[in-house]
Amino acid sequence: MSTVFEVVSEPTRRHILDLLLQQPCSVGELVEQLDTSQPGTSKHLRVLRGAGLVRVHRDAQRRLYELAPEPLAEIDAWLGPYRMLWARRLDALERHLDGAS
Amino acid sequence: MSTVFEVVSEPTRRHILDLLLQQPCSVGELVEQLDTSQPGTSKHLRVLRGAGLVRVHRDAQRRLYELAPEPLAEIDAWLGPYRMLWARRLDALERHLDGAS
DNA sequence: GCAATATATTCCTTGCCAGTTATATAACTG
DNA sequence: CAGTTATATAACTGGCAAGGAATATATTGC
Repeated sequence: MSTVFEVVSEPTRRHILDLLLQQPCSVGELVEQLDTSQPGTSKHLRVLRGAGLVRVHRDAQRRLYELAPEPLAEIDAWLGPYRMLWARRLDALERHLDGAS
Repeated sequence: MSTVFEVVSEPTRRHILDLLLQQPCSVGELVEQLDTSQPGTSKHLRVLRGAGLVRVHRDAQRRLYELAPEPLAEIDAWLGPYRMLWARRLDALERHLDGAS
């Protein structure tokens, strides 16, 4: 679970990130939308924090989690070479134009 | 292990895909470069095939595996909204130009 | 059909991860 | 300070996935 790939392979964790995409949230707000228990949510948040994907700060008793998307760049970088390939396949036209570029 | 996210979260499987990025390979050729056993490699290939990430065809006793990158588009699509965010953070200049775009 | 090569599959074991329950910690309210 | 709310942590459990060893399947060439 040390790599960002493993961290985001978990559906609930992706869901958490998707929610934080809208706005920072407290743990309670996340639990409401996630149908996971509060401890379960806290543990996922811990993993996300360990990967640098979220950042926390206190707000009274609550803790507000906000998105820190930078580590996702590693996935994006890995995808790079493949992205060209599937684009080439999906766009049949490009094959015809291949010599003209 | 049903989602493409889970499938590519495994480092050896990503390595296999990276190798197939260069050219189609037989199982034996992959085993040489992977420091994994032959059965282990075959099992990873099975998972990759299940996810539609590789395609096989026979060549005598060998089986040639080739890349089928299309399912990776799902990951790319999920990354979409985040990509904008980290680009915005990494490029401080854009903040200044934000009003001018 | 037989030996050899290449690959897949099965069985077994081990370790890890997610979920649950219960409890601890911390901060605010009165 | 006592009670309440919010979150984290610990201990336990179940399941699943990866790895290894042995074996099965399939194809080739003789």
